[in-house]
Amino acid sequence: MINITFPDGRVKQYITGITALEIALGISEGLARNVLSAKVNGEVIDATRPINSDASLQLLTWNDPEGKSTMWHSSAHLMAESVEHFYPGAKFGIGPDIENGFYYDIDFGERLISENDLKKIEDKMLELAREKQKYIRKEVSKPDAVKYFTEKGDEYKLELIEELEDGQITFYESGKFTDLCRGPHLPDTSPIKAVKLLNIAGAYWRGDEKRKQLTRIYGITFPKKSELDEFLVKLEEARKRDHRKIGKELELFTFSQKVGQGLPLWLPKGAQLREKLEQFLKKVQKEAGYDPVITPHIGNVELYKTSGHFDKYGADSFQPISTPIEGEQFFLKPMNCPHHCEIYKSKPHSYKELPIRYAEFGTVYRYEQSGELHGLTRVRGFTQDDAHIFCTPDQVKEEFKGVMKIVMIIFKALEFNNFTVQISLRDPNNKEKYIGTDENWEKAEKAIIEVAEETGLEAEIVLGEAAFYGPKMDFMVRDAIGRKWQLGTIQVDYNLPERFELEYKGSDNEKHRPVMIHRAPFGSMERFVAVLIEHTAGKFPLWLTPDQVIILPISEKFQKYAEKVFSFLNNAELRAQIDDRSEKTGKKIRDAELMRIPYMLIVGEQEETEELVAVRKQGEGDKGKMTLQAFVQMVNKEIEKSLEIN
RNA sequence: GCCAUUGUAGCUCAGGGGUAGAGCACUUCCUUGGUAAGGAAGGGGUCGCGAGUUCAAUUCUCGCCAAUGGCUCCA
Repeated sequence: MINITFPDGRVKQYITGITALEIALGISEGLARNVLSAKVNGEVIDATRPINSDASLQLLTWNDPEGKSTMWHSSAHLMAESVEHFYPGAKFGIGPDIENGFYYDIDFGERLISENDLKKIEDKMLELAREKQKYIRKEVSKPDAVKYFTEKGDEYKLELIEELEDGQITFYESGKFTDLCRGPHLPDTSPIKAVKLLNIAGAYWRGDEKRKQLTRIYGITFPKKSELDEFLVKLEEARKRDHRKIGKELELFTFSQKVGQGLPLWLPKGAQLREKLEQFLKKVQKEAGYDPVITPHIGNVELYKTSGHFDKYGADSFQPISTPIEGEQFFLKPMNCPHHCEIYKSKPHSYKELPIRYAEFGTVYRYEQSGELHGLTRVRGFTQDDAHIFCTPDQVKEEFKGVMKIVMIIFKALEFNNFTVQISLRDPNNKEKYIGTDENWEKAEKAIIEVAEETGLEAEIVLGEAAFYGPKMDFMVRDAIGRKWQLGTIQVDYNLPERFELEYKGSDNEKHRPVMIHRAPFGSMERFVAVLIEHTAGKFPLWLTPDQVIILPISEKFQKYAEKVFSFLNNAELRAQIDDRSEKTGKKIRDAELMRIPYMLIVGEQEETEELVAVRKQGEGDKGKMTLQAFVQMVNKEIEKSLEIN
C-alpha cells in the first residue's frame, strides 16, 4: 500500500501501482472524466501511469494550466494523425503545446498545403477524437527508436533521437500515429470536443534559417464547443484593437508605397498626439537634469567603424550614400549614441561635471527585413526618445535608478500596468557576437542585476538578448493579440566610451573613462504609440488625445453660440472642434463616439439662453448641464489627476 | 529574406474571359432636427504594377511590388 497526499493535505492509502485516473474514479466518475493528467510529487505525468510509492497528487483538469498543456500537446498528436491520414509519408518535426493551443512542424515533401486544407484536417481530428483513442506510452531502446524512424524515413525525429540518451526514450501511440515524445498525454482523445486550426506558416527546422523550412500548422482545442466560440470572439475583439485598424479610423498615421515600406507618415492627429507625448517626457527630463542636443540624420562611415556598428551591421544596413566629388561615405544613422559620444568629446570634462545627460528625440533608420515590418511596431525609420548619460563608475547605479524612475512615471501616466521587466545579458557561449572585454561585461551586467535587486523589481533574466555593446534592462508590453514588444530600455555600456576614447579628469588629476547609460523610456515613439493605441483601444487619456472636446450645435441657429463656446475652450487651452454639419444631433453624437472624442458639448436653445453647455462623456453618456467655467475646471482636474507625478 | 494567404472607389467589401457594383464617406439640394445613423440627387475606379495566353484579361498564367499570419532577424 502507498500513501497519497492530496492538495488539501488529506492522506489516503491506495494499493501500490494505482493510477491517478483510478484514484479519480474512486472519488467520482465525473471527476475521472475531467482528469487530463496528474501532478505527482511536482511532476506532471500521464494520469494512466502507475504510482509505486508514497506521493503527493494533484489531479489536473481543464482548470489547471498544466491540464490545458496536456490537452493541447495531445491535440498536436491528434492533428499529426489526421495529417498522416491525408498526407501519408509526411515527416514530423516538433509539435509542442504553446500558450494558446499547439502547433506541429511538418515536412509535406513536394505537396503544397494551404489554409483551404485545414478544414478537412480539423474534421478528421474530431472524427478521430470521437473514437476515444487511448494514448499509450512505451519505453523504447535507442536502437529500436532509430529503427522505427529509419523505416518511416523521418530524418527529423532521427535527429532528435540522436540527442537523447538510451533508456530515456519514450514513444506515444494513439490510433495509427506513433510519435517520439516525452509526454505527458491525455488518457484518451475524448476530452477534445472542439478543434480550430488557426493558421499555417513556414518555420525553419530548429529555428535555423539555413535549414529546411517546414510547414507549421497552429491550432487550438477545447473540451466544449462553446469555449471555442468564446475564444474566437475574444480573438475577434482583440483584432478590433489592432493599432493599424484604429490608426486608420482615427487618422493617426498612414503608409505609402511610394514613400516606401516601413516608413510611417504621421497624420495631423497622430502628430498632435506624438507631440504631446514628447512634451510630457521633455518636461520630466528637464526636471531630471537632461540637456537636449540635436544631431544630423547621417554620419560618416568612420563614425560607425569606431562605434563597431559598421562591423556588426554594415552589411545589413541601408547602404551608405556618398558625396559626388570627394566620394565620402555616409550612413543613415541607425543609432544616436555615436553622435552623442562625439558631442561629449567636443571639450574636456572634469568629474565635477558628471553625470552629463544628453537627450534627443533622434530619428534613426534601420534596414529591417521586409517580412519583419509590422504597422508602427516594427518600421524602418523611427524616432527614439534617446538619451545618453555619461557618468563615473560609482554613479552608475544611482543614474540607472533615476532612469527607472522616469520609465515608471511614464507608465503610470499612461496606465500601463501589465508590463514585464527583462534583464538581457550576453550569451556566454557566443561571446564573439559582442564587443568589449569580459571584465567590462561583468561590471555592466553586475550593475544591472544589483539595481534590480535593490529596487525590488521582479525581472526575468534572458541570456543572449543583450545589445552587442552592453547588457540592458527592457520593459516589455504585450499588444492586442498577445505579442510581446520591447518598449523602454536602459543599457549600461563600458565599451563605447573605450572605443571613442572618452575621458574625464578625476579628483586625482588623472584621466578616467566614463560609463555610458543608453536609455529610451518610450523606446521609439512609433512603437510606443502603437502599443498605447492597443491598450486604450484608441480611447487615449484626456491630456493626450488629439481632439478633447467637440461642440455639437443642435441646429444652424446655434452656430454663433457654438463659436462662443469654442473660443472659450480655446482660451482655456483645450483642443476643441465644432461639428457644424447639417446633421441631426443623434448622428453627430454617433460620429463623435466612434471617433472616441472624450467630451461632447451639446448646445441648443436652452444652453444658449442659460449660458450653459450640455456635457456628454464618450462611452458614458449624458452628464447634464453646467457652466463653461465648471466644465473647464472639471476637465483640467481630470488632466491634472492623470499627470500627477509621485 | 523564407513559407502561406491577400490586393476591386477615401473606408469596409461583393463580383467575375466581353473594360465593374453595394454600404459608409464626399459634393449639392431639401430638412433645422435634443443624446449612437433624416431624405434626395450627383461625382468618384488604368480592378496593386509589368509581361504572356486569347479575337478579347480586372478575371487565366508568370514575374515584380505591397499588405496579412508565422519563421529567422532586431544596434
